[in-house]
Amino acid sequence: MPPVPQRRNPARTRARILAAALDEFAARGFDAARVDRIAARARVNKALLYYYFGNKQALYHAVLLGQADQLFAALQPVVEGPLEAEPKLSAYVEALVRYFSDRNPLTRLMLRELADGGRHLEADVLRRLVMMPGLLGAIVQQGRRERVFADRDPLMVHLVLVGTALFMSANAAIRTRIAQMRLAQPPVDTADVIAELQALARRLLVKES
Amino acid sequence: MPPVPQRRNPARTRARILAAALDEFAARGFDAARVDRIAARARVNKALLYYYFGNKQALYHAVLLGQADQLFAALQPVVEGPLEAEPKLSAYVEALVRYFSDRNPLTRLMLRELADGGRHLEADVLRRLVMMPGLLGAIVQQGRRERVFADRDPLMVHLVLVGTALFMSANAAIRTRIAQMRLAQPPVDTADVIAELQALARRLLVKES
DNA sequence: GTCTATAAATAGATAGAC
DNA sequence: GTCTATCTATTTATAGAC
Repeated sequence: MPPVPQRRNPARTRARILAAALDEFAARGFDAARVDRIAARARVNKALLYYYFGNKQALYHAVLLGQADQLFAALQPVVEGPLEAEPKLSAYVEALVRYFSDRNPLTRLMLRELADGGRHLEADVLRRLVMMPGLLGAIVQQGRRERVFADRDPLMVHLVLVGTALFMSANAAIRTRIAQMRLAQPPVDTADVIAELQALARRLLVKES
Repeated sequence: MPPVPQRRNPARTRARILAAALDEFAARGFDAARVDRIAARARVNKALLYYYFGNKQALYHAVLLGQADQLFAALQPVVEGPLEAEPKLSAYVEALVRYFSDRNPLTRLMLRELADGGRHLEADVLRRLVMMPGLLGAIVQQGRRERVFADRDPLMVHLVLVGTALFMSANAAIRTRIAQMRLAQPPVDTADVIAELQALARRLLVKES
C-alpha cells in the first residue's frame, strides 16, 4: 500500500504540467507558446518540465495524444450504445457539439494545428485522427442495415459535421463581441447549434426525409 | 505627370510589405510571426517597415482590412449578378470554396484569428465581418421572392457553408499526408467539395427538394 | 524614404546543488 | 524529483546617418 500523499507526487506533477501545457498551447499555438508560462501555470520550474518531457515539441505531442484519446472516448460510447440509427445520429451530433463547446482548449488546439497544416502532427496522432470518421461510419452502416439511411459517403458527412461544429464553437467569442458592440443579432446558443446540426445530419443521411 | 518609376516607389514598397506580412502572419500567426522575416521577404529593412506601419499590431490590422475587402469583393459580384436564386446560390458556394482554396493565406489567417477568439480584431474589421452573412441573406431573399426557397435563417446557413468550406480547405494538407502514409482514402478534390456543398446548400434552402 | 547598428527584453534549454 | 541560476540566440523596436 502506498504511503500517504507526499510533497513529491510525480504522477500528479506530470498531470499538472500536461494540463498547463494544454491551456498554453491552445491559447497561443505551438510557436508562440512559452515554456516559461507552462512551468509557471503548473507551479513547477522549467528544469523539472524538461526533466519530464525532454523538449517543447515532445510536450506538445504528449498533449495531442491525450486529447485525441479523450475525444474518441467521449464519442465511442454513443456509437456502441443501444439506440436505433436515427436517434443515435442525433445523440452523436449532440455529443460532438457539446464536446467542442465544453472543452474549448481542444477546439483552439485543432484550429491552430489546421492552420499549421498539421506541421507538428506525428504518426501516432495521425493514426488516431484517421479513426474518427469511422465512428460516424459505424452509425451510417447501422442505418443502412435498418434501411433508414440513404447511401452517402460517411467521410463527407463527417467533414461537414465536424467542420460546422468546430466553426460554431470557434467563432462564439467573436459573435459575442459583435453582439456587445450592437453590430448585429445576439449570439446563437449551444442548444440552437445542436438542433441545427441534428437537422442537417438527418437531411444528409435519412431517406426521403 | 509623374516621372518614370524610380528606385524609390513608396506605393509598391508598401504593397510588398503587406504581401510579405500576409504570408508570414498566415504561416505563423500574430504572436509567432517575426517582423524580421516580414522585412526580409519584402526585401526592405525593419526600420522602413516601422516607418510605414508603426508597429506589428498596426501592420497586422492593415493586412486584415485588405483581406476582408478582397473577400467581400470576390463574392459581391455573384450576389448582384443576373442569375436566378437557385443557380446563384450554387455560383455563390463555388466562389466561396474556390476563394478559400486558391488563396490559402486567408484561410490560415482566419483559422488563427478564430483560435485567438478574435483577440486582434478591431472595430473596422468586425464591421466588415458583419456584412458577410448579408451576402447570402440577399440570395435567400431573392429566392423567397421567387418562391423557390423555404423560410430559413440565413445566418445559420451562412455559418454551415463557411464553416465547412473553411474546414475542407484547412485540412487538405493533413488529408494529403494521411493519403501518402496510406492510412486512409485519397484526398477529396476541390470539385467534389464544391459539388457536395452546393447540394448541401440546396437541401438547406430549396423548398421540397 | 531608406539604410546600418544596436538597445533592451525575452526565448528555449542546461548545469549543477539538494 | 525538484530547485536556482545562467548561457546563448533571438525578439521588437529605435537612434541616427544618408
